[in-house]
Amino acid sequence: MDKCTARALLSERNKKHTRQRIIVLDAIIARDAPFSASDLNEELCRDMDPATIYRNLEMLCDEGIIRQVMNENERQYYELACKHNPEHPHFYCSSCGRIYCLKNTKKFSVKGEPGGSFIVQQTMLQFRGICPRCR
Amino acid sequence: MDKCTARALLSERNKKHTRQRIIVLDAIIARDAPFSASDLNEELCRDMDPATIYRNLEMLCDEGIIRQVMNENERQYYELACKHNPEHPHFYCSSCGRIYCLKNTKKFSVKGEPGGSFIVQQTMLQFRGICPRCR
DNA sequence: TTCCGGATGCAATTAGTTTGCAATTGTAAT
DNA sequence: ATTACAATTGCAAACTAATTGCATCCGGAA
Repeated sequence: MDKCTARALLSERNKKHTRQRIIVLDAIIARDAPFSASDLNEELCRDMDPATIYRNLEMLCDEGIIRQVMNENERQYYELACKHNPEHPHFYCSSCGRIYCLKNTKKFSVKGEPGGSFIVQQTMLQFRGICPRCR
Repeated sequence: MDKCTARALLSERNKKHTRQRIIVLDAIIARDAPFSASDLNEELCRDMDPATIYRNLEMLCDEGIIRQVMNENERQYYELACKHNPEHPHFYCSSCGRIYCLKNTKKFSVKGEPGGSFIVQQTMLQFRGICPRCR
């Protein structure tokens, strides 16, 4: 149950350990909910240039250290994609904008069920991959 | 199996039948795959101002005439949300960018299965609605 | 035909992101 | 340590898709 560290994640991919990268990754590891580029930008703009944040975010995605989880509010949201955080469904509240990770779906109820916690208005199932024409 | 018409969809919501709206809705009804705002803009920019297209797209979404189906490529994709087009999963090809509607999932196979047509690399299940704190 | 509120076009603006480039920095080889 | 080089960064400029304000226009009810 060892936690992933910024340095370990970078070493595994042979990526340079720059001051900025460690800060970005530490900030991501510390979060417990999906975040957008501008969330991160807001948090870290005193420590580095926006361009550095965006460039590192792209690199982390390309390397599979983070993954894109959903897009709401015209923002792309990301989360850490390490072995301790397998893929799972998400819930976006269209009232407050909070995003919830549904890691244990047994405890979530759906619309209409008595005692249901989340009111589900829209369900989206989608896939990414390679289509027959491109294979 | 009567097809939805632009005029009928607008009348049901007591929305004015302007020349621009009819053009926008006809273009949407004619499409057989999800489209983005810029797809529509590209197609219709000779007929009306971009602002009009974006404003109508927002209205159509608010009225439930179209729905947001996925976001890829930094673009929000929409589709007609009438009674002849119930919600269904989608497939995004990360190679060519095509979006497929999976209306009959029986005929789609998954990764690793012999004869499978689509290679699924990522599966995303997400919900929109109201969370417990906002109820 | 008149009238009114909603819809449109135009032009300007915004905000979030991206790019080019010179300076800096991490890392491996010397 | 020192050197060397490619990767990374900061800065400033540019980009671009989308949005806004406002004056004008138009659909539809009376």
